[in-house]
Amino acid sequence: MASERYNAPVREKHWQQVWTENGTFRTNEKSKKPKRYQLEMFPYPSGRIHMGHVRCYTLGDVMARYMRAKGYNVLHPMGWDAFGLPAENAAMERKVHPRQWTQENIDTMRAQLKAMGLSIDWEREFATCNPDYYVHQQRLFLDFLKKKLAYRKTAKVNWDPVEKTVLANEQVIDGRGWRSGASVEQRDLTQWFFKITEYAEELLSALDTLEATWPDFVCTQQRNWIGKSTGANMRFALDGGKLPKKLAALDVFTTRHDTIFGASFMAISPEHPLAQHLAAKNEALAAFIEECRRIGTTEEALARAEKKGFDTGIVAVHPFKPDVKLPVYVANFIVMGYGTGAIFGCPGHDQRDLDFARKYGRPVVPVVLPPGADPNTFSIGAEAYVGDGTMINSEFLDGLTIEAAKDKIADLLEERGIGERKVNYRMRDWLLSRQRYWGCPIPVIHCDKDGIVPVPVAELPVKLPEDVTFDKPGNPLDHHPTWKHVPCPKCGQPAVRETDTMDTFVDSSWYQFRYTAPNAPTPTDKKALKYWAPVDQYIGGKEHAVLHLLYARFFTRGMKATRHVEIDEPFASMFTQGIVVHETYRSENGDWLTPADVRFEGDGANRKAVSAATGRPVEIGPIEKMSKSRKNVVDPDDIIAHYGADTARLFIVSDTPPDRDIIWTEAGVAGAGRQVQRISRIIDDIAARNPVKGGAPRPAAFGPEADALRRAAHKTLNSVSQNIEGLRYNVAVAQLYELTHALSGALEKSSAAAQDPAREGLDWAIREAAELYVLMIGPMLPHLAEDCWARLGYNTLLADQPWPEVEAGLLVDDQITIAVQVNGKRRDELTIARTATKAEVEAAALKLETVARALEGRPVTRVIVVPQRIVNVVG
RNA sequence: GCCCCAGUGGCGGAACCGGUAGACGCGCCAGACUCAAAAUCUGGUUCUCGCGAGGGAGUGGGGGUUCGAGUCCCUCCUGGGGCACCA
Repeated sequence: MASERYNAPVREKHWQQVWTENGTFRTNEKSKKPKRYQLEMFPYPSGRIHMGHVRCYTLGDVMARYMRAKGYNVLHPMGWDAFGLPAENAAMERKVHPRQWTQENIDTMRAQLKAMGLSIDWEREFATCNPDYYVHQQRLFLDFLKKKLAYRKTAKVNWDPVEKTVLANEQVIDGRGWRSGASVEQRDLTQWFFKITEYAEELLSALDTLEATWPDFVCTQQRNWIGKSTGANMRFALDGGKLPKKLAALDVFTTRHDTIFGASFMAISPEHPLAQHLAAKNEALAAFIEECRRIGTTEEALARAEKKGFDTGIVAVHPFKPDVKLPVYVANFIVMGYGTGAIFGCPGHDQRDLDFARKYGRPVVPVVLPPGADPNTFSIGAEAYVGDGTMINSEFLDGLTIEAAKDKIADLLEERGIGERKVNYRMRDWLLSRQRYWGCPIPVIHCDKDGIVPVPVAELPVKLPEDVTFDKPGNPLDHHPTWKHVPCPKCGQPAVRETDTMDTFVDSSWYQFRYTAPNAPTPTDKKALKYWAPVDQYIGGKEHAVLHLLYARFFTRGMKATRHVEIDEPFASMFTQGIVVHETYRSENGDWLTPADVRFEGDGANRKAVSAATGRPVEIGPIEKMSKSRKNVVDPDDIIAHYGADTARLFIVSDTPPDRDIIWTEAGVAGAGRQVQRISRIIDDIAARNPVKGGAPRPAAFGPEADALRRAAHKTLNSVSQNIEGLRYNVAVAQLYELTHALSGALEKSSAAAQDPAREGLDWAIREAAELYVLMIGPMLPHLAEDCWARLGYNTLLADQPWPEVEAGLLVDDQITIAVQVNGKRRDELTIARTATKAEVEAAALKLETVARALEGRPVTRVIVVPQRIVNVVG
C-alpha cells in the first residue's frame, strides 16, 4: 500500500477551482449566523507579492477559515492600495502610463494571491485608483469640508526647485531632493489639511479602551504622537524698543508655571513673529535667524549639540514681580510649531534652560526643593532638578507642593486676565495635499469671485485625465492643457480646478468600510455597514502603528460626524505581525547575491556558501529584512510552484510566533514540505485500513489504547482551538504534530494484533482522531485538508464543515501525575486520583522513599499541597 | 536623552493565574531498511560530575519577596523599535 507522493501544486489548483466554482467564500449579510470581519492591510500593487504579503495574508486566512468553521459569517475581502508615487516613477522611467502599470501589477499579484488559496470573497475586490472608488472619497471630502474638518492654510513645505514639486520628508536626503539632488527650499504654500486635532482628546482617551485588544506598543506610540501636555498660557508684558501693538506682549505656553519665580530669561523661536519683526532692523539678528534655519534643515545632529541664543535687548516683565526684568533671546532650540513658540526659561528645573543659562550667564535659582534637602544649602549644579518637592524662593508659593503651586498660579493668571489653563497637543493637522498626478483629485474649484467652490456632488467624480505627460517637471495635472479650466459652478465664469491630489493615506483610511458594500451608490451602505462593522480582527505591519491606524481612527470619527458610519473605532482588535528576514550573501567583490544564486556546503559550524555560477566563496552576512537592495529575497511563486502553497503557509505558522520576526530558511521550508507529505501518508494509511466513514457504529466500550488516543485527540482539539483564537499558531502547530505521533503510534498497535482486549474500539478511535485531525489542519493547510477529507470518503467540502465539538469528559483524567518537591526542589512525582484530598496527597508524598532521603532525617515542619498541581514537603 | 518591547539548549521556540523548565520543530548523533545513496522509520540530544544508580548547576547579570520564581518587585547589562530641543 505504498502511498503516492502528494502532488501539492496539482491538487492545490484543483481545490482552488472547486472553491471558486462553488462560490465557497462569497459572503452576504443576509445570514442568521453571527458576523466576523477579518481584514489584513491591503497591498500596494508594486509588481509582485513578497514574503511579507504571504505572511500577513496567511495569518489572516487561518483566522478567517477557523471562524468560518466555528459558525461565523465571515467577511474576508481583498483590494488594492493603488495610488502612489511608484506608478509615476515607472511612468517617467519606462514611459508606461501609471494606470496601465498599476493594472498590470494588480493582475499579476491577484493571480499570486489566488495561488495561496486564501478564503477571500473576490467579488468585493476594488482598487483605490478607480473612479468607482474615489468618487466616494471625493464625496467624503466635500462632507468633511462642509463640517470644517477639511480646510486650507499656508504651511512650510519642502520644495524641490528643479522638479518644481513638494517633497515628503523622507524624500529629502541631507537637505537635497532624492531624485534631482537639488538643495531643498522651505516654502510657504497654501495646502489642504484635515482637522485631526479636533479629535486629539478623543483619539487619546479612546486608546484606554483599545488597550485590551490592541498591542501595547501601538497605543503607547499613538499616545506619544498625540502628545498631550497640560499647562498654562501666560502673557508677559514687553519693555524696550518700539513694538507694534500685537507684539507688545509675549504669550508663553508652559507646563511648569509653578516655577515662575525661578524664571531668569525668555526665549522665542527664530520663526516667531517678534523675532521676524526685530530682524528686519537688525542685521546681526537676521544673520542668526538665517543660521538657525540652515542648521535646522541640514544637520539635526548639530542642532542638538549646542543651545544658542541672540539677545534682542528687549526685556519681559515678570508677571508676579514687576521689578524683575527678563531678557528676551531668540534661541535655536525653540520650535515655532509647538505651543506659542516662546518660553520662559527656568534653569533650575529644566535641563535645556540650564544649559542655556550657564552659557549666557543668567542666574540659576532653585524653586523646588527635593524631599529631605536642606533649603539653605540646596543649589543646582550641572543638572537641573526635575523631580518632586516643595516650593522655595517663591514668595507666596513657598511650602506648597508642585501641584498646589500650579493651581495657585493658574488661578491668579485667570483672575488677572494674563493667562489661563491650557492643554497642548504635539499632534498637528494632517497635511493631505500632494502636488502629484496619481492620486485622488481634490474636488474643488477656485473662482476669482466665489473663492473655493466645491464641485457639485452630481458632477462627481472629478476624474483624472488619462492623456498626461511626465516629461516636464511639476504636477502633470497643473500643466495639462485643458483639464483644470472649468467654469465656476456658482457664477459660471472661467475658473480653475484644484490640481492637488490627496495623500494616499486618505485612500486607506476608510477602505475597511467600503468592503462592506463595495458597489453601494453612496460611500457606505447603512445596513451592510451596521451588520459588518467594525473590523473584528485587523492584521498588518508594525510600521503602520501610528499614521495609518491613527488616520483611520480619525476618519471614522469624521465619517460619524458626517453620518456615513455610526461607530467610533474602525478596528475592534489589532494584531501586528513581524517581518520576514533572511540571511544576506555577498560575493568577493562585494556584490549582493540572491539565495537562489548561492550553493551551500557542509552544515552547522562548517556551513559555507559558494556562488552557484562561479563556485567562488560567498560571505554569509547578517540576517536582515528581505529587501530588493540586499537581494535576500525569496520569490513566493518559486516556493508555491515547488512545494505548494500549503507548505509555504505551514512554514509561516510553525515555530515563530506571528508577532515576531520570522527567519526564512530553505531548511525550514523543506521541513514544512516533509510534514505535508507525512500528514498525507498517515491519512492514506488510515483511509486504507479504516475505510468506514465517521458514521460507523460507535463501540460500546473503549480499551485503554483507544481511550488514550481519544483523550489525546480531544485535548488537542481543545487547545488548538484556543491557540488559534489567541493567534498562537505556532503552538497550535506543535500540538498537531504531537497528535500526529499519537496517531501513528496507535496505527502501529492496531495492526499488531486484533484480538487484544486492550485495543477494544481502537480502530474507531483512530478513525475519529484522523477526522478531527484533518478538520483541525483545515485553517492552516486548506488544500491538503480538503484532499484528505475526500480520501477519508467524504464527498462534501471540508471548507463547509463545522469545527468539531470537544467531548468534555475526555479532557479530565481520573489519574493525574503531580510533582513532589522537598524544600522547593523536585525529587519525585506521584500518580494519584484527581479527586484525592489534600490529606491523601500529603500522606502519599510522605510515604515516598525519595522524600525521606531528601529530608536527610530532618523532621517535616510543613507540607504544602496544591490540589492537582504540586506537593512541597518542607523540613 | 526619554518611552516601549525582548533576552530560555547548537538554532526557532513552549511553559494557563507563581507550581515537574526546555513541549513541538530544525540541526546533530546512533540504529533500521538499502549493494549504495536518497526518501522513510525508530531511539537519543540543556550543561556538568559519575561506569552506574544518582548528584550538582541552570531561563542575560546581581539582589529581593515566597514553601516554591522563566513568570512578581528593585537594579544593572545587551539587542530591537519609536520619539527626539514638545517648554
